Amino acid sequence: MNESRAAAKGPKVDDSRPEGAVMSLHQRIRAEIQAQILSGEWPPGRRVPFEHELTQRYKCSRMTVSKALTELANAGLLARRRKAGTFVTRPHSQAAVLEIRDVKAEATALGLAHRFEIARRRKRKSGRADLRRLDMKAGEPVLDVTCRHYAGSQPFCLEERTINLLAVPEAQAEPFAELSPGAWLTRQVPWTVAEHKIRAAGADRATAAALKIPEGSPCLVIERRTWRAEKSVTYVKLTYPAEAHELVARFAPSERLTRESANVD
Amino acid sequence: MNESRAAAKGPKVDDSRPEGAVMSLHQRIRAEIQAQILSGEWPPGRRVPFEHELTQRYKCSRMTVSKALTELANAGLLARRRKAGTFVTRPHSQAAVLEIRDVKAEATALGLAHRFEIARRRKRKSGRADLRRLDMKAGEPVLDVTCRHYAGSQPFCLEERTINLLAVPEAQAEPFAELSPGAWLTRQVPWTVAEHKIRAAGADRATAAALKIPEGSPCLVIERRTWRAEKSVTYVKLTYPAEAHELVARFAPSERLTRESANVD
DNA sequence: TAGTGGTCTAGACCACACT
DNA sequence: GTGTGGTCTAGACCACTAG
Repeated sequence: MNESRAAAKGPKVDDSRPEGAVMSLHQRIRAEIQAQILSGEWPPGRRVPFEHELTQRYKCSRMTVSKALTELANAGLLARRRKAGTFVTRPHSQAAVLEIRDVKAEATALGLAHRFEIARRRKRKSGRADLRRLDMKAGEPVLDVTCRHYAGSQPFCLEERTINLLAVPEAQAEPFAELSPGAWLTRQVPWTVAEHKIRAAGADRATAAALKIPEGSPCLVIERRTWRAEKSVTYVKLTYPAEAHELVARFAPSERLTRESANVD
Repeated sequence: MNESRAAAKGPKVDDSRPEGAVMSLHQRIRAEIQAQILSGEWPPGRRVPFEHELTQRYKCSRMTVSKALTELANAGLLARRRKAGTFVTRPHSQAAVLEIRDVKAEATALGLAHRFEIARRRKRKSGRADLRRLDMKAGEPVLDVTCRHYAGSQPFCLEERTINLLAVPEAQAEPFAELSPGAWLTRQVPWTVAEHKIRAAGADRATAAALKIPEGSPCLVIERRTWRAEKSVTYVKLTYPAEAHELVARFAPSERLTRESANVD
């Protein structure tokens, strides 16, 4: 059933990749097994062939099939148990990859010009509320920055941010003239770990005034806490009027897709 | 460099590894390089040591360091270029892993009893609107199901679903008595690919009535389109009153996190 | 052209879990 | 015990590309 290497596209790999090119053998093995699982021909719980069987089928070494199976196991489609074998897993929940972009990138993606203005900026000592949002002790220096983003002529997003000045002391002197606080921080402190909370909420009075919308009108609220190397960096609340914004997330059982573009119509 | 992390509440980089315990060599290499990047000691653009240098440093074969570097490249932290070397990437956007759970799991996670009722159920032929939501031709059979979920005594979520009966003909006879449509479909059609859109919206009249909330009050709306092997399976719109629900997404530069739990606290 | 990463081999030893 | 996956080696050839 399997002529060796380069030939045979295999069962329609729905890779959504321009996969006309040659595929390495471990990629092909992975794609074929993945296709069996996604199409339902190999249901959850089914044992997939042993490594030594796959080495015979594909006429390759064990390292090669092992690489393919390990990748699928890391992606969550397979579970591997010594002595028992390798099995198709039973999906428990949908894990989707959510691309959270810069506010400026979001606005320009809509074809609208982006600008922002710093509405408020204040250095202070951390208090009660910061203990939850940032992992700080009381009395440590933080910087509050409120920034209003426009897409075209309309307010697009309200960014309310607190920066841990112990983690990012350079922020104290930064005017945020060229770059918005979010973009500046991304440049200043790349590769952070973050937690996002996404919810809907009615605009309170201050938010409604800032975004020029009626009080109580629905908004999408994203709260983000960011750490770098165990140290909390910043907390931010982004508030978008309901019409202004939409998040798109995709699920596919492959880490490869993690970094793909996520554009939708 | 690789010391165990202190217990803290943030998500942090959860490698889900007993760190003091034995770690395989490629895992250790990966963890150490990742730590250099996350701590900022190796900034974006910096070249990491060549494979042959790492083999000397760790006194191992090239395959072992290659495995570690390849994993980090798949995770998006490194970019590898032949002849040039391997470099720390510049993060462009925050990619977060969003765990989309069953409505029942969400309700019980809040400590509330879950029940649901089928409010409406109708078989019909696909029309205009379905062409966007499901990849169907006009006139093909679909099943509309509206389901109201309760958490405790309060309406928790309104599930408005359209099922492609060509993809899932069994749905036609299914009463959805034991399992809600979403849970039933997950069991019936595991391992699908999905796209989610998340937004805030004011409740329209019908939604407001179904959820027993005032018209226009803010709601979190999740729209999901699901495919299996190129074939569209179902479209669903989930509407949650703003107070009822919150999504949590986490980012960390490791595919390992894809399957971690994401608790709503 | 030379040096990098990408892939692959044909072994090997080990830990573990099933019987 | 015994067979599975987990890891690692010490080579090898190739493709690509920066200089």
